[in-house]
Amino acid sequence: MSKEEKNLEDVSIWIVEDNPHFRQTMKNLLNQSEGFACNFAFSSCEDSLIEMENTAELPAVILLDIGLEGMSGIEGIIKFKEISPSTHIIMLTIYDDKNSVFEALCAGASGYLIKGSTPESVIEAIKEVLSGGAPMNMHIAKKVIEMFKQLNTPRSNYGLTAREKEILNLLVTGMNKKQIAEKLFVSFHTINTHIKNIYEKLHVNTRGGLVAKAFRERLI
Amino acid sequence: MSKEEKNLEDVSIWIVEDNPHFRQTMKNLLNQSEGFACNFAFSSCEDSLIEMENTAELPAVILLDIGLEGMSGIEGIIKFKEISPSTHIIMLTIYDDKNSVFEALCAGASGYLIKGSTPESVIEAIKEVLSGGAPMNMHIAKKVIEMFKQLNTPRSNYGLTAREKEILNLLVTGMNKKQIAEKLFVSFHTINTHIKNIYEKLHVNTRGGLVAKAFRERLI
DNA sequence: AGGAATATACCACGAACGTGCTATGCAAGA
DNA sequence: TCTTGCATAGCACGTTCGTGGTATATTCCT
Repeated sequence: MSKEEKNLEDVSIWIVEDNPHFRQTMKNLLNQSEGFACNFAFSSCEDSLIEMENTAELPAVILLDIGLEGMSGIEGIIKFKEISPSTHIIMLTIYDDKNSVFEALCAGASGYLIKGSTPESVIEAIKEVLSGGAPMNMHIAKKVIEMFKQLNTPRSNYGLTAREKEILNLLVTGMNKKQIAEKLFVSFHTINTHIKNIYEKLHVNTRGGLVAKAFRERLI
Repeated sequence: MSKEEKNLEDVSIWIVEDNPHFRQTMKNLLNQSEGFACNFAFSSCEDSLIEMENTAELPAVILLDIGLEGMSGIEGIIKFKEISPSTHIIMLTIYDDKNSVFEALCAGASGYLIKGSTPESVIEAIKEVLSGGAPMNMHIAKKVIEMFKQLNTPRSNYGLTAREKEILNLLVTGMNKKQIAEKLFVSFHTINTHIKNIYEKLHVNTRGGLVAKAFRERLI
């Protein structure tokens, strides 16, 4: 098969990228690679979503710029996934931005490529997602892990005692003071006092504020 | 420098692994690699923690089996990090276990190696963590990403309307009904009705239960 | 034109909450 | 020995909550 003779078995790849030069370069690269076909290259999420809603040929992979005008890449991921959940999305970015990585992955991106990657590594990344992997360089992997840790470790405990933590954990189950008192075999007044002290230590004065703070700062 | 002449500038690496054969193989591999020194190889976390508490020469890297008898690798990570926060920990496992990966990374592991990796890839992984990266093969990276998604996408929103979501978001800041009414320029009674409806949709009947559910199921 | 969904608004009342106090017993540490 | 911290317990009182109703206006869909 010559490089110019694309067929239906080729893996369909779309590009969404606002830089015309980079977009064209990518498109050429893909179309010159055996087994891949890029028939659509858009400059915005909006355009590509319109096409997506009106075509029967959904792409297997979308290379998606993260820093687009209008609808951002992050928002785009969610929309694309709504229409075609099985499409793999690989984010493209010039910035090595922690928060963007995090949000993109949470939103459903399969992986991540820094712009300026070699043509070979772009092709390799696409093959990776198609085989169930996730293209990430080791430094991005490191950041992902850091975010994991951040997600699970701040636990500043505000000097709560063991008993107070225990009661806090019962509060977040939705129990009221009387129920907690019965569960712990102590007086209602005791629980009242403990909760009073917890409120003071966490500087809150409503049940909602307390529970929210407990979750946000991972006290539970 | 010959392979047998280790010096103080070598990167100190410990091994914690209960399989004697694998432990010795690893130790030999490291000591034969230029720039690395493995002076300690333990069969349990307990043993290595005792050594760690009594030595001035903390390891730069620990290769830690995840499936140990006694204290598990996951628990071990936490203990090691308490004593020596700057030590990098690379988990070793025969199983490609999603939950273990998750827990290990949350606990502070820098990376992950499947047992049976080639000697070269072990050395490379160590170099990666030392240079600030995170060794993960692409399939594990994929799983990490899946967990990210899982963390952020349950979104069964219980049929909450936009207005109800807005009020829910104010509730989790700790505001009470009156304050929310003032903030949204509507009557107290209106907010009362909305909250009543939210309670019904989420099947809760206390403020604490509501806020907890909102956090747990990421409605906010 | 009719119906469903949504946002708005009001009332009433018992239950629960938040907060100000005081006070005792016990264990650990200075 | 004396202090400090913690868990326990109680009381009072005004505030807020949760829940049972009813009702109107608007918007959207068929």
